[in-house]
Amino acid sequence: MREAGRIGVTELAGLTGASEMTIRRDLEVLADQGVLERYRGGARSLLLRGEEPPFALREQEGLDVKRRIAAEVSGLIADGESVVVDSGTTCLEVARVLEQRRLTVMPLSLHAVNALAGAPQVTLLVPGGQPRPGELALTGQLTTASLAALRFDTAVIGCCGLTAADGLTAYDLDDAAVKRAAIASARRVIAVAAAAKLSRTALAFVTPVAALHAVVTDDGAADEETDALAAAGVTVRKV
Amino acid sequence: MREAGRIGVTELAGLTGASEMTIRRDLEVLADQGVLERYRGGARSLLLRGEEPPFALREQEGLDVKRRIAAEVSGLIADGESVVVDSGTTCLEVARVLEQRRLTVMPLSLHAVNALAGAPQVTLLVPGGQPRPGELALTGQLTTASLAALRFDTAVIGCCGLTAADGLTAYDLDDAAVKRAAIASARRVIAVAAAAKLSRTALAFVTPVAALHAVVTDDGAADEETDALAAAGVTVRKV
DNA sequence: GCTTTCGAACATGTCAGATGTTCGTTATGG
DNA sequence: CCATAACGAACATCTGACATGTTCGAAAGC
Repeated sequence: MREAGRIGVTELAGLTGASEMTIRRDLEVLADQGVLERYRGGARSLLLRGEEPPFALREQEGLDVKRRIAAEVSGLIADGESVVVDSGTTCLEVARVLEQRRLTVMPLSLHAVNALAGAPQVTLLVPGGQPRPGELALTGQLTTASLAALRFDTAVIGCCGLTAADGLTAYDLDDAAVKRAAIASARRVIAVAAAAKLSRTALAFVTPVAALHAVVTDDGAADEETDALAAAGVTVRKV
Repeated sequence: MREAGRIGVTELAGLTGASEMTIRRDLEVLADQGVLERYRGGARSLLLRGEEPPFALREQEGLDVKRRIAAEVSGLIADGESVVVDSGTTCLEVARVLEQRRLTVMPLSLHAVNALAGAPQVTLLVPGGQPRPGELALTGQLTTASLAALRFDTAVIGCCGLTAADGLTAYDLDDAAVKRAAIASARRVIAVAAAAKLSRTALAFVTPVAALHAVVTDDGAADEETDALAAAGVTVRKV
């Protein structure tokens, strides 16, 4: 459906090998999530350009790349550090890796909070805030106030776009404010960004590239993008 | 084991009808939770007097009573109100009932946060803080600061002990501080307490009974206890 | 050294969730 | 207005995860 924009139930059943009833049931779930719209005989995508697909979909996508990035980030962090971990699916993988470490961690989404809630070695700090539906990213005055009250060794920040020219950008204005607060409260800032993010710019400006200390991306990143980042004084790691 | 303090594996197998292997496995889980200590041939309880059993056990106990109390509390709250809901198993049931309501809710434990995270009609406010292991009650400066920044219509407060003479008391000092902050931020305070709590006094003093507006308990509560509360000016409901 | 307990490994049972099938109902195009 | 295809409720079936039982070699305690 992502390729064609719309697709029929019978067609989907043929492609997947599942029965039409199962296709209908799955489409109903996705329609409830707001991903697509049903019409008689098929469904059409509701994802506009510039809009994020829902969390449940993004979480599965490129999981191996995210895990590699997360492992690299973990290697940049020393035992005993205090770390603030941003919202988003890549940062969720970072949180999952940090579960095994002896650290003080403040995650900025409830997904990551739950991932770390049982970790015996982690001192978990929960920020206040209003969780955005689906994403469960914590936002608002309570979140920025929680961040302003603390100082971290390292901030791990996700993004929707990252270029040398436009800096680090996000889709959501509230998220952007939280990211800024997290960056302001940390001595060192590590940005994580799958290769696709490096050629994009999203709506909300967060910070210029100069404020970042390191960027971890994957080996699919174009050299021209990473060279431009390096020229701005950022350490770039491709994994 | 609660009666005898210690018990043998063979004895437990005979009492329950389960195999010894199952008994061993279950005892291992409880030992990991810190409830008991294994020795060759049996196990002895590690629950000291005055100490709380772990969350997973308390959650199952008297579930029907807690649900009745929770339903009654929900009836005392009007649509559109802002409510702060305390930690603890009884308050978790309150949160589960409020999931269906149109309200602004700040839960004081991560269990309740998760219960409300998917509720479409609820405006969810997460307080900052450090979750206590198991309980996942949020505590500390961040929690009291989050509460101090807001004013609620109603606070639903749980307790470990509640008597007219000693007031509302809790086992944990940090919890007590959070409860006080919640009470200070609410116009109206509803205490929930299963009958057994009404004859008890725990370590940490929270507030005198006079600061409460209503107490919801169950029909197992002794009249002398509830009469004493009513004499202090509190509305008492037995369900 | 003997008996009892332990726990790893495998076999079995059980339950919830996903999937498939059937069939009466409903929407849409001609 | 009807014929046809799509729909979705109800039921049957499948499947995988988890709890339980069994066996047997190893370890602990007397």
